[in-house]
Amino acid sequence: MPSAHWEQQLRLGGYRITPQRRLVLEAVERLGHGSPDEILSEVQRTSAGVNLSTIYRNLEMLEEVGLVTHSHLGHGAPTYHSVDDHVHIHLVCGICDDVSSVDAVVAQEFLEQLRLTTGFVTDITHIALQGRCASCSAPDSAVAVDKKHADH
Amino acid sequence: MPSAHWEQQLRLGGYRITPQRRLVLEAVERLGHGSPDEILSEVQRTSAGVNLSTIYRNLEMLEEVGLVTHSHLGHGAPTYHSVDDHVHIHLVCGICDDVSSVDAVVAQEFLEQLRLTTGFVTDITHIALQGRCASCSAPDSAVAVDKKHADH
DNA sequence: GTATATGCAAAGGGTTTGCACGGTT
DNA sequence: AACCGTGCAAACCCTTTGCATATAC
Repeated sequence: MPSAHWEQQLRLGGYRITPQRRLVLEAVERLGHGSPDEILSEVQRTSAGVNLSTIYRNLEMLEEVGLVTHSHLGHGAPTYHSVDDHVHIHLVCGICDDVSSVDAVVAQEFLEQLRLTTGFVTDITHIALQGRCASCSAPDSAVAVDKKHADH
Repeated sequence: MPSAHWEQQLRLGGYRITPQRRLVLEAVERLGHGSPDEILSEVQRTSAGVNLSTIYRNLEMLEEVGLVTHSHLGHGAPTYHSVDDHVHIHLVCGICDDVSSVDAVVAQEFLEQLRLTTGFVTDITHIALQGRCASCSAPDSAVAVDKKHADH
């Protein structure tokens, strides 16, 4: 069930309340993280007729009214999450493709410093760092290779 | 002219020396930052016959042997740069689309802290932060709107 | 009733791949 | 001479768009 006042937020933005919009919002909240495609699948579990383009249009709209955000986790599709989640930054492992989250406060001091020196105001909800997760940076982790395709 | 030992680095990786590879490397170094497409244009200024797929294949290869890196600056195409550039992180303005760079040392302490608490080893060369640049976060900057398309 | 949302299908970027030819070793 | 790299064209994934129909208001 979407956060309490979602309908109001849509109306304030001049948008209508539709079943699809409710479904997209629910899917995002249920998934935690999800690409447009994954969100479609989630939505279709209960409503098979919904179209991918509707997902895209509504994610864009929901982001505009402030109910979801997205960040780019690397090559592929972006990831959407609902705004009432704890604000977090993404850690994307380049070896095993794992994505983990850490509370954004760990970056706060750094970003404040950055703002003072450069004037750049970072959108903390968009941060994704590439690197190697704990298991994959361990001296010789067999896990690393297994989790992904062994080639490459 | 590519960094001194590039030919060696290719050979060590089991790759051959070709004119195209030299051209791609030169283009990346000349451009500083560039998407595959921009790199193609740069290459074609001197060699019109080179194909986009060759650019992709060679960027991937050059990255594998450690001569270039790339980072994702948002929605579109990734950006490549040569590794002997100063290591820097990208600041991408979501309003005016400007991309600026700051020396990566500003993030070092933060990333070290992150490593200690989570075990995640960040690839510092891949960092791109989304946000608002100095001019666009100024109270009411007219610049911001002008630099981009006014719609949206 | 009117304007907005939706579904569908086609088009659009960016990237990858299969294949025959040409170049490097 | 053998194999790798290239150009070309087709295929692919993700996203956007045009249009007629359906729906919220």
